[in-house]
Amino acid sequence: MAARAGVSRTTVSFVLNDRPGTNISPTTRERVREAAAELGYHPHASARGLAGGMSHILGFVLRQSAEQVAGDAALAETLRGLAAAARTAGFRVMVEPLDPVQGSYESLLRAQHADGIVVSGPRIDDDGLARLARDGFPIVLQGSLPGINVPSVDVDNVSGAWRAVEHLIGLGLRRIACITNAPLAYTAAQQRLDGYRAALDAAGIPFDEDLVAYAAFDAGSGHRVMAELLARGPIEAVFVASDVVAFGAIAAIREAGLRVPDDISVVGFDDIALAAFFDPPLTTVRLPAYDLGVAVGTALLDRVAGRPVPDRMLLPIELIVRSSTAARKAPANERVTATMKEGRGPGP
Amino acid sequence: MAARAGVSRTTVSFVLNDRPGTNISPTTRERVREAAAELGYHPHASARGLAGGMSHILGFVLRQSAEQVAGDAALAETLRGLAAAARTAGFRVMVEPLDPVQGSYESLLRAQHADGIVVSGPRIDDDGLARLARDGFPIVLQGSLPGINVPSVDVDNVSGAWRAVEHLIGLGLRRIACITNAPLAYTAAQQRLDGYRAALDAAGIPFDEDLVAYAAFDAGSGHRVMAELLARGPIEAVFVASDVVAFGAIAAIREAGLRVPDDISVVGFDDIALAAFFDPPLTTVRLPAYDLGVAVGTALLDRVAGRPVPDRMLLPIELIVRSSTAARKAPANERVTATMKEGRGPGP
DNA sequence: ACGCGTCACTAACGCGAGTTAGTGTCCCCT
DNA sequence: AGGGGACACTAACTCGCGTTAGTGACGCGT
Repeated sequence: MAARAGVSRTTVSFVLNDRPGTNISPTTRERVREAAAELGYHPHASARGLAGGMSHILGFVLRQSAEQVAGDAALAETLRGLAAAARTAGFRVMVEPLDPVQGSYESLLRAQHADGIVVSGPRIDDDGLARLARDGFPIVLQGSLPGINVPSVDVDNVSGAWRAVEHLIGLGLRRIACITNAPLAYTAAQQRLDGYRAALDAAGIPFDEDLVAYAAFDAGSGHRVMAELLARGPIEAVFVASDVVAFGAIAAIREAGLRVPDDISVVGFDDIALAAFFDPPLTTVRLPAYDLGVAVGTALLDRVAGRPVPDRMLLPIELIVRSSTAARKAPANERVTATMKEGRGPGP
Repeated sequence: MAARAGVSRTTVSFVLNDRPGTNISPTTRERVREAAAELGYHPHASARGLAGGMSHILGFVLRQSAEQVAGDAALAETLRGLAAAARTAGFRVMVEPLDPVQGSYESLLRAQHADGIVVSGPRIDDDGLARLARDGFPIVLQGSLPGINVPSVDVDNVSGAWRAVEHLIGLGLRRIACITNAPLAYTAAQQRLDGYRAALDAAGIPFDEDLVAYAAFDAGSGHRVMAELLARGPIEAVFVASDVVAFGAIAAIREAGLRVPDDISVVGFDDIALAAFFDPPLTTVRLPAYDLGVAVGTALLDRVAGRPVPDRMLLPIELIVRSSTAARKAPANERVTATMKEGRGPGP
């Protein structure tokens, strides 16, 4: 203990923690700082936690399946953002993947291992979560989960999808299909479908159930489902609620002897790193993964500190126009009036 | 405290920690267990850490740049593996991304926040690491870093690359180019290049400097560099030390009016989720990311517990043969004798 | 019947900080 | 000069658990 630097314990604690309301002479303050640096003093984390009643740790609970974690490129970015936000407040991040469904993460909070947790990809059938929320633990959801009284932060899936489809409509396209990124039990999938539908409504285009198909996270499902859509009838464009799924869909389009975007325009969702290098470069909706992490982290820190936190926060989403979408090939007797030109995507 | 369950503190500690050498009657043992469950007793993590001198936390330090983290799909998987290994020993994982180079992670260990750390993507110019290692803290490297006395776990990049190139040679191909996944300052890039060279040597094919090009993590660099290679002269195959880079390379090949694998065979590295859905499905080397996490976690736990740990552990790597490689189109007067047929990749 | 030993458990200390209450010193005001 | 108060600091308690030393009860052997 750095007490041997001339002063004693309490003073050290006051100085190093910048305790407000206490007056310590600048001389002593300096002396303590110097001694701490010289001795390489690092307050023992567990001792701090025990005495202060705070672990200074934020938990990051991954509620999605192993396959989803593997396929979700955004997760690492979100984690980075969360850690960055945590660090500004002197917190660190502990990760808790729920490999088998069994592993309860309740102890994370109940043992006060973490002062609060971010739950990523929350599921409705999570009674542990409900219990923790009821007991007043600081929790923030990353994603959406209706019917639970916990603040949540999410990207604006609805308006993201809306803008994507609006873009297609602006290009003069009318028969626009939709491929979801996952079963509708996943709220993000439902929301993106809602956005698709809202955009159609706004443009006065009737919703056609036959133009909707349901994929499941991976490119394989996108491939299969796109083939089905093509078999049902001709379409001019497709909004695919996931770049990875879109990758499979594009393959199916190509195999059907059609070309993107000449015959069918495609808009994706997520803007994964490879999207700019697809053939053709994919027009997509950028999901601000890092910012999402920062936002959810900031919200949780506020919650932990007892500051008010909005019930729901939606992060804006950006449409990145590349080359997988193009104006409708107008028959000679009609002219495309839409001259909409949005965004600017970094090309390869 | 569950002492009000009939017995007293020490007994509870003994029972819940399964302390060996102590004899507690099954009756009492049962009673304690029951009371703990009923009261929802969770030992306070910080208190345990303070009293026991162990935080039961493993640190996962990300030493790579933000761009690398974003582009590295394997990271999340490795983290999952690490967390799984940690859990079996009652440990949790704390993540420490080094966003700006500044942030020192030394305090993670020095403040005994973590009992040991895994350093992913270690850099040579890391004097903090050297200091920690010198001071005897439990550290395991995930990756390779010559010239430092710390145990390390890595995938077998050399033999992975070797097998990939061997596969190409077995198909009768001779003019085989190589595109690295990164500058050679990255040990993995150097190792994969070494494997490429070793395979050529073993087959008696002379190494040609002109057939090697250096990419930098992303598909864009792969595209650019492949175009350069094609401009230098005709090639029959290319080993690209990263699937993402290979994605760009394939685009360049296509733009040059050539076809994969008819004109040029391509082998990648990593087996990212999308590899099976490339056009054509990519033959590649699978990097066992999850297993890597488990291995590195197990090694660190051994190190923390004082058990002996091998200086270096290499995880075997598997070649996944899909459709981006094909036997050489033999002129009529010669026959391909190689009938090698390895692996079986899950196709779309 | 006494002593020794195991069994089953408890009392009390210590981990390393934060924190409250308290102590001494110096200065300023009247 | 004496008293009040800010100033600068310290002694001692606390957090919740692990752990060592110690206590009483009971059984067995001679």
